[in-house]
Amino acid sequence: MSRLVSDYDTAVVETRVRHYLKYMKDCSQCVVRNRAICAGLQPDELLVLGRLGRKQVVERGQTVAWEGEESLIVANVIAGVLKISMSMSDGREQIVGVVFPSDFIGRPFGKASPYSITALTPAELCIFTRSAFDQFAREHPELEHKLLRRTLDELDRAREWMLLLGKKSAGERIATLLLEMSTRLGEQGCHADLSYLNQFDLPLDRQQIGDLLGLTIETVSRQLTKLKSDGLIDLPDRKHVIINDRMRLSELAMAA
Amino acid sequence: MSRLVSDYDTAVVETRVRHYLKYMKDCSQCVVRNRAICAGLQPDELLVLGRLGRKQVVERGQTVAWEGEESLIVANVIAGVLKISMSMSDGREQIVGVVFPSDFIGRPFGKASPYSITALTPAELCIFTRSAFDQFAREHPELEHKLLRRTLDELDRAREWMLLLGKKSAGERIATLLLEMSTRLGEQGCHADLSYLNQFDLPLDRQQIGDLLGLTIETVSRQLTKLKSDGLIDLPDRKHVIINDRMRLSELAMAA
DNA sequence: TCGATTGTTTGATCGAAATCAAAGACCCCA
DNA sequence: TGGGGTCTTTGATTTCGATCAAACAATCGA
Repeated sequence: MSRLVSDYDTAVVETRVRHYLKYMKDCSQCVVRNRAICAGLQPDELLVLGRLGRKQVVERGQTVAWEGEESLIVANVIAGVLKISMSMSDGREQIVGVVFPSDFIGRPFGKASPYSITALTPAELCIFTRSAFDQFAREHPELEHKLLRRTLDELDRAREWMLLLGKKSAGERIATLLLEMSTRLGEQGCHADLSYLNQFDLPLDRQQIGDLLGLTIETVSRQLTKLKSDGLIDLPDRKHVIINDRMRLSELAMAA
Repeated sequence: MSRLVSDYDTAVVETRVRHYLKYMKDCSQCVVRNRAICAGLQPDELLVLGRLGRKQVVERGQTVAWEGEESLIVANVIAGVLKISMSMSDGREQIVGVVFPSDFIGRPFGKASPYSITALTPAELCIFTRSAFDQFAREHPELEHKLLRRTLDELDRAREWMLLLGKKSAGERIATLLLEMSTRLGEQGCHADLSYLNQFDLPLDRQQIGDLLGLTIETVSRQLTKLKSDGLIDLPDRKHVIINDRMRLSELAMAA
């Protein structure tokens, strides 16, 4: 459907409306419009991409991709936080990534998904079938370039986390996590609003923090309690974190 | 220099020859020609890329990129094995990747290199300045597509390793490493030659194995000795590994 | 508002891998 | 061919985080 079609052609308008309902709402209204990989596409390209995707709300705990299954969909995260996880046959699970609004999820280009993707909070996605997205991406180098940059960043983050998992102590891991969450969540708000930086809600429960840091739930709890009693942070309730001494927390995290 | 320039223009030919000596040898002769990201480029594109790069031999232990420094070069690995590593201010080091011939190294697109790259064996690289490569890549979507696929694969591998570092026991880690090395090194030889699969030389010493697996040198040694005395492998000398029972080794590695 | 369920904290004990220590094997080359 | 250096193995001991266990706090539906 092209923008050149006259707006007063009733049949066409009705078809378009049905499309908008069934498929995507107007991409130009999208809250992650300027940060997601679709940023920078031409209006006509955006319209084509918009018709390939559809918005979907997923509830907390819902899984949108299964480890080992064929990778059928990819998506942009519009709202909410999701985890990327891998597990072993005996049930041990490792969280290998946490994704936020404007991030891209899924495994494009043909392979089975090597991981599961599950919503940690209620979330809203802009979903594409993998085959349709793959094709659109190959035809739009600018989009592939954005995806490449994102993937390179994600790889850097994964490697930073390998350093944490391979070499850091429990205390260092917790400190690193709190700082990482603070900045990742802080990138979400507008630039003027820095309140998230020192105060935020963890989208993960203690078990999930353990699965992300390679620790048990008890060790996570003990280390958080220690940071609290040392005055570096406050924990008004289960999820809420207040960073009192970012300086000392950074020293604890100790990455070079 | 264009292919349209006549070959009998002596001055031009001489210039070109000097280029070939100073810069790259003929890409069409390259041993990783069909596996590296330059595969699939048109002959004229390859000529341009070839003029941007130059071959360089690096000796064992030589570092070609420094963590935290501006990322000045990228390269294709022609021969040899290199490690990608990150470290903390107190000297703790984690190896976050191992690269083999035909792999791409370096951090394209503007950021500082978040890691160091060091040769584990004598190696041969096909080096580009980052700025020249970045520009060439942006002008050649097919190259960026290849790089994207590689980066996605590398991300999958990094996440697989996060599972190892976060959840696996020392024995499982060693078993996983041996199988991984066997397959990665096996991909190097021609497809008919599967001898590498069950018999190969580790390009890492015990300390480096420890830095890759998040273990100490002593634990690595003890676990290797155990696998040997259990008959799953043989260790004729420090570097050489023979896998006797791939089946049981896979069961030990335990990934789902 | 209660009671059940789920998630978290705290305490006691255990164990796998780290650390400390020293002997042994291999390698280079003088 | 032997001696000094490096790397690896083996042994003794310690430690950090895991495991086991139980109390406690928060959440939610009836």
